Amino acid sequence: MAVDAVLFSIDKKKLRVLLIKIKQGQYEDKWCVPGGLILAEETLEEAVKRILFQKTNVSGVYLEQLYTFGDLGRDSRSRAISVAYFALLNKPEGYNIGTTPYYADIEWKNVAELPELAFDHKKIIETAHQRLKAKIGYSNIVYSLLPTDFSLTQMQNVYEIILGEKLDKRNFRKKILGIELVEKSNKILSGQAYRPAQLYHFTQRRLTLF
Amino acid sequence: MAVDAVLFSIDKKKLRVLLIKIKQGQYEDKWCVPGGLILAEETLEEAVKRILFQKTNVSGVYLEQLYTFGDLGRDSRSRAISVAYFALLNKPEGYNIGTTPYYADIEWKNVAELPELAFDHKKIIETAHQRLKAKIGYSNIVYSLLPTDFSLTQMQNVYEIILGEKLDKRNFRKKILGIELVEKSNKILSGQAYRPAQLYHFTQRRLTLF
DNA sequence: TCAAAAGTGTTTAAAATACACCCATGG
DNA sequence: CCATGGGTGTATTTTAAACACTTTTGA
Repeated sequence: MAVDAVLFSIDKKKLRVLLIKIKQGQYEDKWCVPGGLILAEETLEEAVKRILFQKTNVSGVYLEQLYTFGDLGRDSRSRAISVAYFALLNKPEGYNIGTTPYYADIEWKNVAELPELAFDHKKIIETAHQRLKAKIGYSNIVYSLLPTDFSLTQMQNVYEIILGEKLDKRNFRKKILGIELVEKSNKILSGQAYRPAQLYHFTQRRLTLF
Repeated sequence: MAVDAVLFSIDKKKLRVLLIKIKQGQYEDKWCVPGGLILAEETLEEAVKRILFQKTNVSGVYLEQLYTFGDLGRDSRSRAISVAYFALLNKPEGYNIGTTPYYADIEWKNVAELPELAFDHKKIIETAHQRLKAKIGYSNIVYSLLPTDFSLTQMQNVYEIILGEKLDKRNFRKKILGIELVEKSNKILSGQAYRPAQLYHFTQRRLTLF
């Protein structure tokens, strides 16, 4: 009985997922999402948090249960039932995860160009991406992919990257401001070679549906 | 590692859930949804189907994974992680489930007036009801709660019972017929003391989103 | 002065909502 | 002929979609 965590972030204009390269055994050199066995005295969510922290040194992410995968043969070594979670992180530009000796490698991979994955992890990542796509349409979930203060253009970029399509700037702003999901910060993003942007922040920094 | 099945049906104008009364032990005389342990060589869905059939003699229902419950102490006898499914059945009027010697009782209970439930099964049933409420809004899932041929009034009743509110007849029909979810059968429901209804059937009798 | 992103409104189409009366049948 | 549920249309409001130019800044 295991948990797996699909940790997404956005970097260099792409949706990224944190993957680990398996060091040895039958799945050697294949990639997978971080996962591990559930201990007797921890909840599912505690297990995911512990494993994410132990394996990737990441904590404080948005977490949501995704789906439980229990097909026979998903891990050819033994019967494995896994509760998959998806997680979101506002990864600072250029922030990298330290490698651990237990894995051959650990990297943020572009979700649109996944390497060869072990187990059914391709399916798990796709399911997570689908859920994310759907959920940005009726919740403020993107707060967890943005810094506290952000411009509406940055926010629109997050939407466009997740959805994989361009959105109309005026309609996007009308919608977002109409929902009263965000409010103006008193900060302004300057220092670029063009007009400074008004910054906003979420009125709620926890999952809220609309 | 277990599965639980929240089996809904509609009878006597109420949303019903199939519950089992526990015969002995700490939870004696409390009610719960049918559930049981997953065998080593079966998938989650196979486990649910087997358990539903063994415990309630029901088969051929709509099945969908709901959520995995794994909190500590949800079963005070031991650590229990359970993958909950929700299931839908078109229960013929007056159709009853035979009792089994393993349980004190088995009954279709009104979801709005649940008896005292063991474990976290109240929460599981509420989660399932929520999912059902949401899903009738963007899928043809109600096909599994209706006979092959049905009148639009019958269908509207199913919606109203699940949502717990009255809907406007003209708007309901406009919407349903506009989606092209159903088509006219060549049957007509007569034999009642009023105008016979045109019957319809679903164009797809499998889950379809819109 | 130019390059680059910020910012802003109106028109049109589509979808959702509100609302009330006549119809067909069996008893 | 009456009680019962079956069946139908229009007007209004709300929401979504399409669409282009001016502004501000740093270099």
